Amino acid sequence: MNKPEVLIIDDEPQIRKLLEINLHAQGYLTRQAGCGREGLMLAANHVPDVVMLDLGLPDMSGHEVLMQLREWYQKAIVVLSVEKGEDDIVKALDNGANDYLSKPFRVGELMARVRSALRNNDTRATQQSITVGELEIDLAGRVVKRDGAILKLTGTEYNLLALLARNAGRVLTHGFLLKEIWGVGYQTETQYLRVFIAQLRKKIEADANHPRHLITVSGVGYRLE
Amino acid sequence: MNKPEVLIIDDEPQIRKLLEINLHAQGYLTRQAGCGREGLMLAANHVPDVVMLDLGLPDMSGHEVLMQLREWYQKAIVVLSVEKGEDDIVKALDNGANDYLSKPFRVGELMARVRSALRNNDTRATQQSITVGELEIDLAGRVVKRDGAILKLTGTEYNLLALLARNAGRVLTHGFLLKEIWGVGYQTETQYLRVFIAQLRKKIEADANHPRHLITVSGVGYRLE
DNA sequence: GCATCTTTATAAAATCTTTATGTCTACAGC
DNA sequence: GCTGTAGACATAAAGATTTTATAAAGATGC
Repeated sequence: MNKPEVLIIDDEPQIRKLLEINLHAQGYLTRQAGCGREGLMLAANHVPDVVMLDLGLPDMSGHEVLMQLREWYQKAIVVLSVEKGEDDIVKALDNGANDYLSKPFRVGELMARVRSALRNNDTRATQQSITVGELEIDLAGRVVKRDGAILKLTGTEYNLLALLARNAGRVLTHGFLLKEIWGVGYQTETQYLRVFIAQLRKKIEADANHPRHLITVSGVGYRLE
Repeated sequence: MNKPEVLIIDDEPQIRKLLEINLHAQGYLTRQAGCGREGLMLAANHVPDVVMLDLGLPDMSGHEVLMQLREWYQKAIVVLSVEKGEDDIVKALDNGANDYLSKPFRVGELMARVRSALRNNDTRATQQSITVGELEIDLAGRVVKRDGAILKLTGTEYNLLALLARNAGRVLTHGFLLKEIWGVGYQTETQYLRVFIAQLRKKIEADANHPRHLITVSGVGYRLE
């Protein structure tokens, strides 16, 4: 395996330096960002193996950075932050952080947690964009193009399409789709799905009456080809 | 999707009870063990989705339990322990724990860490598939291909084929097939089977009149070769 | 007010169940 | 050998039921 690449997003230069030294000692490569916007840009351009994210950034909320990153980034995110109470931890973890470590932290523990996060990383490569036939879904930019032209999708339509696209070729059950898009407790609202699938087909299929990409698997769910 | 199953290995009954109550509130199922040996046995028999492991066990070292578990267990292990210093944390994480939380812990944070651990389990999607002749059955994706082309199967057809494929080479009796697909109480409805076997043959066999894969064992059941 | 989401209504399609009929094999009796 | 019969199996197709597609009305939120 090549050297793992770590992106550090933290506004304190001395913390970045401390992390850099220790990560280099472990044989990792690092990139650094001092604010959220820069961090998101670097992540999109270089797709690191782990992101170490401080929640207290100058330009935008760390939770916001976390959520935007998780739209498309599937590898590990370790949040590293001055603790602002249990709610802050719970929020970060529920927004998709793989781990949360309070500042000040012990370097040895942090490095062990990074090793653990790397070990658990998904083997399948993180994709920034997915191409399905004439469709191109830019997960980082949250934009869908069909034959190069940008499609106008609502939030829910995009979420549904992106979820299906990330699992292209496999059937996703009604219950799973409903849970992921609308949340637990909506798993029986199959009609929601039907409505949005029909709307999506009108936008992405050449002939909505004979869908070639968004396939119904009756009694089970839907599949994107 | 079914309820996630959590195995709690801890020698303190009040901790087990506390965890049990909170995990049940989240909709999880729990099993409990008071010592390492019992925990390893339960894990092997039931393969939980997450293991919560205390390192201070009466019969054997928690690190020993962790290592033995990791020899075959691939899902999440959350270590929960009275902290004995940084080395203890590093050792647990490097031995394969996905997370380490010091006692006393905050319940909300712990639950968030369990949710995070479960979430990571899902993405590590096991790409399990079975190949039978020119047929390829993708169990995770619920898709069947014949010579690369996706077959259109109804829910029941797929269930029946997948069941036969998981037991390829073995004869499955009428009663067993009926019980597994339609449920107890349908074990005498042999005609259902005949209808669906005929439909499957039309789809998966080159010559449905001379089946080479889906074999009738007269008076007993069917077998997939 | 506009875009979006939720809910309702209804038609269409797909699937499952049941019935009917035909085929094959084994075997007994002539 | 030939024929008849019974039991298990295969297949098509009709009927019943469930599931899906779609439009459109109502509700919600910015």
